[in-house]
Amino acid sequence: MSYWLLKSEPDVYSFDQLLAEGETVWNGVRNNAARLHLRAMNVGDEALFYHSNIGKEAVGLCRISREAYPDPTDESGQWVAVSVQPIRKLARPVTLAAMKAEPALAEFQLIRQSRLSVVPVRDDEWTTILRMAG
DNA sequence: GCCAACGTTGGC
DNA sequence: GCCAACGTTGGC
Repeated sequence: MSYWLLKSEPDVYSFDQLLAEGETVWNGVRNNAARLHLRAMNVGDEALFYHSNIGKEAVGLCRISREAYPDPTDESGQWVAVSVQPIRKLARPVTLAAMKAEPALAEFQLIRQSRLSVVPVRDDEWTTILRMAG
């Protein structure tokens, strides 16, 4: 099983909306590195739901419920989407500032490459972040 | 194939 | 609102 982090601007789509809906299509990714990550996802993989721009914190956990398929919002057929379901909110959100201050996350790609919207999370990084979330 | 110009993302 | 990082486009 692999771990990931998915970014969303909460005024566009928030974790609360995902909790309310039960499942969503993670579409609109138009970056090649992010596409490779989407393609590498398996059903059952877990992901942190991160609020970018507003909040700048990981707020919840979700699960990949359907592996990569053609993005319904992409007419060219080149881009892919996955489906995700919520698992639970984090007891305490983990802010970007807190992650930057954590030595164990020095190599975390969220920090290293801030523009990437789909980020792989190593096992040890996952453990660290969940511990920070209480 | 190189590189300047430009657009987008996202933190500050 | 600004800027850094990065990706893409297009002229040569």
